[in-house]
Amino acid sequence: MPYPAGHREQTRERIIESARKLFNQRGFESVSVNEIMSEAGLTRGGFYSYFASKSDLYVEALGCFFTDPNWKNRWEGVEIDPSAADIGAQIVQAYLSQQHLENVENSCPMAALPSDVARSSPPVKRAFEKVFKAMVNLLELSMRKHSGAGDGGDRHQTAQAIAALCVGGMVVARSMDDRGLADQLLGASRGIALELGGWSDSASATAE
Amino acid sequence: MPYPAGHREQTRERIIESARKLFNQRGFESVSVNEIMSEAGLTRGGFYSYFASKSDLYVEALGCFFTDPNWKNRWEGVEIDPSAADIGAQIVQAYLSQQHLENVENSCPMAALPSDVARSSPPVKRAFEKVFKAMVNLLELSMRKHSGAGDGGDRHQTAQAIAALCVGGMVVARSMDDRGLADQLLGASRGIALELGGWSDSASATAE
DNA sequence: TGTACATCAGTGAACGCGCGTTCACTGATGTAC
DNA sequence: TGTACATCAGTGAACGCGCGTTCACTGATGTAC
Repeated sequence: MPYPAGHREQTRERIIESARKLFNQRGFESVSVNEIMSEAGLTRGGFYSYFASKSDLYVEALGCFFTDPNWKNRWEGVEIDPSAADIGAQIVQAYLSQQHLENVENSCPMAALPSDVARSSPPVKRAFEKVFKAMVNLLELSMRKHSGAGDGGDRHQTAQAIAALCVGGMVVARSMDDRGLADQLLGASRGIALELGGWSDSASATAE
Repeated sequence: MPYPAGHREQTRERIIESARKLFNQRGFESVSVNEIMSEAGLTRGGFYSYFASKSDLYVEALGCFFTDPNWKNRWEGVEIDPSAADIGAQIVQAYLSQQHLENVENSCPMAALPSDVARSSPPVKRAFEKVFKAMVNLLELSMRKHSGAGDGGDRHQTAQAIAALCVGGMVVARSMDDRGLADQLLGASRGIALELGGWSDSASATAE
């Protein structure tokens, strides 16, 4: 073994990490294999010993807070405790925060890449779906512990709508030129999302 | 005047129309000037006598139902009457319909291109913003006529959240591989959006 | 401990290709007489 | 009405460029003795 054990795995992770950041910022098409490898401290040629194609890498770069345990510390200035009872409220506030609006590099891919994913292959869509399901799941779990939420089998549907509102609010806010309007939209979406989840009381205390 | 009056304007419109469809389906980067011109029945070279650059065309291709009067008939199978009292409910149902999910070509650009727009220049973002504002405005007007909606100055914010939920629900649904899950999400978003606008009663009657 | 070696992670030149854009041109048109 | 002409909408070859991908290679590494 000419190289230390785990060396290859580490390099592979470095390439994925580099791709994730670049894709989040500029999308799939605009980022070249050359850039991804440079950002990872490598040269273009080595890429194809790690991935069969640029598209194959895309699937791997779609990890997020909701599916990847290493993500906990990546939303800077945002503390999320997965075991807390009001995890739902915390997610909504972090997702629709100004930090998340600005921090595109470490953004949730659902907010940074949805239209790219909608045009991609089934494996890419499946990766996206997995992240969305995980988000809905966390929200729903948190709703069970609150009384304000829907009281029947529609709780799951409400959790889906809250997640869609989070993604939609951030995606639209990022597509605006007027920052004031973007912030206003984030606030409005946050308020309604917290209301829908039954987290409105705790919300006013922790609101930024 | 070697050509009939209005000839040039018509050709220009044809190019924009062709670009709109292609951008909606494959995004800004993946569509070439050559394709846009071919779709419009022209050849590549003529493009630059109509637009200064490919980017300049992008701004013009972002029209939608909410800003362009010619859009009324473009959501096939969907009848929207802008003067009806429940226009808000109609918009929500049309926006989050299966027709809109499938009809990417004639989609609202907010649902088809948001991540592309988020990476674009200020003029493009301003065009997006204009469409969003127009949607929010229509929703808010309709809310005024209903009692279920918020009763204070938060009506505007609720309208913003409803619009964000519409865009988010559609964007996420289109990024999924499982069509059943996508439809479920559309239904959930539609239900919550109608509830938020105070249109729930009329909704059950017109639901698909 | 020191040297020779096999391994294989990473290099970088090269490939064909399609892109956005330019520009000298062609040829269909309405107008003048 | 019929012909010559000026206009300009549209053509298509050509430009430099960067892309995804391939491949013969280099050279740093841990191992064997």
